[in-house]
Amino acid sequence: MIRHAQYSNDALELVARRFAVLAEPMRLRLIQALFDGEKNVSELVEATGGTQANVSRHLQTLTSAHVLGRRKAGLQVFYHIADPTIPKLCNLVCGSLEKSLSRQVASLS
Amino acid sequence: MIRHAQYSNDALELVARRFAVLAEPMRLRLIQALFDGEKNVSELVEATGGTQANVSRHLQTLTSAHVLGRRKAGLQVFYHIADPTIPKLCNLVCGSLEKSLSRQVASLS
DNA sequence: CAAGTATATGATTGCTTGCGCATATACAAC
DNA sequence: GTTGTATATGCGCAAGCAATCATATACTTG
Repeated sequence: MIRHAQYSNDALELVARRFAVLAEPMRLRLIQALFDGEKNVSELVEATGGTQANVSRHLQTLTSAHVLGRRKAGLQVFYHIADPTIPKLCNLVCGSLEKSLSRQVASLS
Repeated sequence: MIRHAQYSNDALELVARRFAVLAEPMRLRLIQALFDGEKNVSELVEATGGTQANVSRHLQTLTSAHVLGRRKAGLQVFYHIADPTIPKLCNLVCGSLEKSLSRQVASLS
């Protein structure tokens, strides 16, 4: 598209909140741990090295933002990545950062 | 790729900071105002409706994150989008939000 | 029912950050 | 030099949020 869409303040607020959800290392660790399939909370606690309470809180944040989905099975709750754009977003940012960093390294010589 | 890359804590910290830069409505307004080409600070103040001081601060944040670039011309400073992945990121998020919202609307009936 | 396990949540604390005001810097014109 | 304009920045305040501790809820087993 040539002409870019203009978003309202409310829309930009939503976009900002979306980015804010992804702006915490612990939440990115959780997302990363779920790249290869669903895990329950205990597995995520072990994979990320966080406390159970903290992991649970971040999972709630991610779930209410529709980034993750929940599945209860008895005592356990399994989480999975519900939004397919999440991996794409992470890859875009990682690629951009790698480029930026390699430029900085190259500029040292 | 089948196997996903595992990022270190430091790398995830960088990714998180990247997302955090995009997690403010005013900064998104500035980025949006620059979609169709560079503008100086005064033009950005008018386009976003913010104060000069606040706009200047956010421009500094965006510039030091290498999201925007600066060009001085006499008294004025012109800013432009320096990272080509930024529009892609915004489009991805906006598309995802539109889908999510339309599902919520549909679930009301 | 009681006991045990998995997960969620209330309350508190400390840190970060966006905003507004005033002022400082940088540059141009005269 | 002085004055005026464009942009940046130091400071203080208030709001938001992540981390921790303790406790609560939900479910299973016996």
